[in-house]
Formats: sequence, C-alpha cells, structure tokens
Amino acid sequence: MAIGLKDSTIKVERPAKTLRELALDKVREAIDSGHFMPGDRLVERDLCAQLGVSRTIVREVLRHLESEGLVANLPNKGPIVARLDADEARQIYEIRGALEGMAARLCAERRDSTIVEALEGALDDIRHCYRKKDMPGVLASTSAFYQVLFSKVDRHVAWGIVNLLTVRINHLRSMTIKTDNRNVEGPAQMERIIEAIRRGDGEGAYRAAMDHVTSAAAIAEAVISAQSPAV
Amino acid sequence: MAIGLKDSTIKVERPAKTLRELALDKVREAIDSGHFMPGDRLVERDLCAQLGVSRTIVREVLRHLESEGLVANLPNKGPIVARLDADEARQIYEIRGALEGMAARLCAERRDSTIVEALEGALDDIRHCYRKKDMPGVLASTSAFYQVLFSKVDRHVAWGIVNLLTVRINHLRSMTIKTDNRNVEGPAQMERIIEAIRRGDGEGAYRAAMDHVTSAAAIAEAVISAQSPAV
DNA sequence: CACCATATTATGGCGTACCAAATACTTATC
DNA sequence: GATAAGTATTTGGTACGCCATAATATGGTG
Repeated sequence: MAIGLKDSTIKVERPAKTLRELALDKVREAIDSGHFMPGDRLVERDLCAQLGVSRTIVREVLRHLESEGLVANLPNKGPIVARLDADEARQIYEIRGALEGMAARLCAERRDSTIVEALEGALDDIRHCYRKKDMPGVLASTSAFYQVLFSKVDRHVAWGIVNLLTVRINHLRSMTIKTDNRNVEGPAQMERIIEAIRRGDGEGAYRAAMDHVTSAAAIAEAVISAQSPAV
Repeated sequence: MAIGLKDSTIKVERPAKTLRELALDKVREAIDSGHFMPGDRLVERDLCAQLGVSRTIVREVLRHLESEGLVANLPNKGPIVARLDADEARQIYEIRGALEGMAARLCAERRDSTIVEALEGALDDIRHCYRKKDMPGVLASTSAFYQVLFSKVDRHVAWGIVNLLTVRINHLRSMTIKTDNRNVEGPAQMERIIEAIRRGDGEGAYRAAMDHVTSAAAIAEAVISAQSPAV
C-alpha cells in the first residue's frame, strides 16, 4: 500500500525535510487549527521567534501560503491570515463538486473492483472515526476517501487542486462534520457514490459525488452565516 | 473602506508593484516564452545576476513558481523548469474542460444578454488577431473570452485555477492555435458556446465548452507526441 | 594502469545585519 | 484642543557569510 505516485522503488518518502518545509507545515497547521485566526497579522519577526527560524525561511513560507490562498498580503502592512467569505466558500465547494464528480464518473467507467474495495475501506474508517468521535480522524479519512477516487484513475493534478482548496475551507469542514446527523447522512451519501461506481453508472456517480459536496456546502453556508451575523 | 479581499471599487490595480512581483512576472514570462526550456536548471545566483535582484527575492520567486507547478525542485540539486509530460497535459485540459464547461452552463442559466455581447466582442477580437496573424494576440483574446465566461458569473476562484493551469500549458497553446484550420475551427466552436448561452441551453453550453477544450487537447496531444518521439 | 581517498568547486539551505520607506503611535507645541 | 513633529514598528529589499552536500577533479598507492 501507500504506493505513492509513481515510484516503483522502495525509497523512503522523506529522508530529510528541509527546515522550510517543516516551517511551512507548522504555520499551515497553526492556521487551520485556529491558532492563527482569519484576519490575524502574521508579523515576520514574531514568526521567526515562534518558529525558531530565520526571516529568510519565514518569508518564503509566507509567500508560499500566499500563493495557496491561505494568507493575504496587505501592501505595506504585511501578511494576514486570509478571510474566507461565504461567496468564496461557495465557489470552492462548487469546484470541488465539479472535480470530485468528474473523478467519480471516471471511477465508475473504469469498472475496477479494487476501486470499490478501497472506497469501502476508507468509508469504514470514516464510520469508525465517527463512532469514536475522533473528528480529526473523520476529516483525514474523508480526505483519504477522495484521494482514492482521484488516485485510482491517476488524476493527481486534480487531486492537488482539490487539496489546495480543501485547506482553505478546513475550519468549515470541521464544523460541518459535527453537525447533527452528518455522521449518518455523510457516510450514506458516500455509500451512494460507491454504489454507482459499483454498477458502472458514471452519471450516477457524478451526481452522487456532487450531492455530497452540495449538502456539505449547504451546511457550511449555514455555519458561516451563523458565525458572522454581520460582516 | 477597503472592504478587504475583493475590491469592486475603482482602485488603481497596481500603484506600485513590488520588486518581487516584477521579478516573478519576468521569470514566468521567460519560462513560457521559451527563454528557459523545460529541464533547464535555475541557478539562484545566476538569476540574481540576470534579474538584478537579491537572492532573497529570487528564492521567493522560485518558491512561488514551484507552488504554481512551473518549477520543480530536485532535492539537493535545486530548481529546474518543470517538464510537462503528455499525461499531465491531458489532465490539465480535462480540468479546464470541467471548469469552463461549468462556467458556460452558469452563463447560459443566467440569461443575461450582456454576457453574449461580451463574448461576441471577445470572439471578434480573436478572429481579428487570426487575420492579422497575431498569435500572441490570439492567446490573449482567447483568455479574455474565457475570463468573460467566469467573471460574468462571478467565479473568480475557478478563473484563478484555470489561469494557473493555463500557464503550465502555454507553450502547447501557442502550438495548437497555429495548427491548420484551427483559425476557423476554434472560433466556430466558440460561436457554438455563445449560441447555447444565447438560447439559455445550459447543458448545450457545457458540452460546447467541453468540445472546444477537448479538440484543443487532441491537437496538443499530437503536438507533444510529435515533438518528443522518445522520452 | 587501475583504484580508492582526498581536495576543490558549485550550489542550495540557512542565518545575520543593515537600510529605506510606509504606517501607526506619541508627544510637544501653539 | 488640534495640529505638527518626532518616534516606533514593520515590511520590502540588499549584502554577506557560513555550512552541508553532491559532483568533479586530483593525486597518491598498490
């Protein structure tokens, strides 16, 4: 397992991550864990101190996050954690719907039983995490579910984009999965995706994947409008 | 004032671009103009000299391009201009199809006559550039056409992604538009998109946009397999 | 002559110090 | 009390230096 992308060799994934990559992960993690809230200023030298790295690194990390859309840069004022408004969130969910629907369709058309098995496995993980109330686990295994969808049909570019977008709505995701009934509705929708793929119904798989994202988006919309009554 | 991220106000776009942004544009331009070829090493200190900026800037630029996928970083060897293989190009065209199809559908469903007018205008530009054999102009006005598609339904996130992907296949694009008959086939396909939008046919607009990308992808595939007989 | 160990070089990774310009915050003066 | 002047704060940008590693050259030894 964990075949990765294309290396047939048995190389160690990350022999030595650079300090920059470590710092990047830390800051990203800090943002979507809520340690840095949207709108917070990210003062370079403060980050240097907190991360224990030089300004060079911090600047590169901030640029990277900026190009990912997690950080916004106010001219002559510096970087802040990007705010996510309802409209942007809506667009992100919409794009995910289009891409995940596409992947689901391709999976259905490929008629490969290992796809169904892998998806069932991921779905089991999700249900298991829900039962244990392991919410980070739910997020991770949900991502794993979709990763199967994309990687089984070798769509790593699309998967990269979905991942990029997902980071930006991560805090919304953690709220949507805690919603009443999402623990049964979510897996049920994913089961429908699997069903459509199993019977080779591309159109049905597309719609099922789309439905899943759409309902998540609806919950997210409710959440976002509840938490910011007045922008 | 300055509500935050999206300014619908009439602010001057770039009163003062930072040096870093200038350098970023320069390098990006150098890559897709072919000044730097895929596989070329991008030695930091050389770039400093060529651009006349400090290493800090160069590094930030390289990181940015890396996250855009235009530059790849070989561990312990440094950055090179990313190679684009046929499979990746195929995936990029596929994603563009999904997103542009989505935008076209939304345009059709909105039933706004100004959309049709704007698209006709852009298409006229394209035809005009073809007549003048102004190939960079064709590329630019084709982009403008699609930008209308996305911006008229306020999908700037999707537009951003399409743009990101487009940069990576830019040299392919410049070859596809030079293909025999593309100067009549391309505009004809775009006309069909407009027609579907005009009659409010969402599904038709989706398919027409998809067709246009698909045929471009087919040409690109031919080009890429012709220019690299053996990888 | 073949081969292995040791320099040298090129380059990325990382850090420090410094300057200039813009913004925000005080303070002093009238 | 309001305004002008001065002072931090912080980014944008530069210059330089150090270390680690990989590739290449060099040289010595059997």
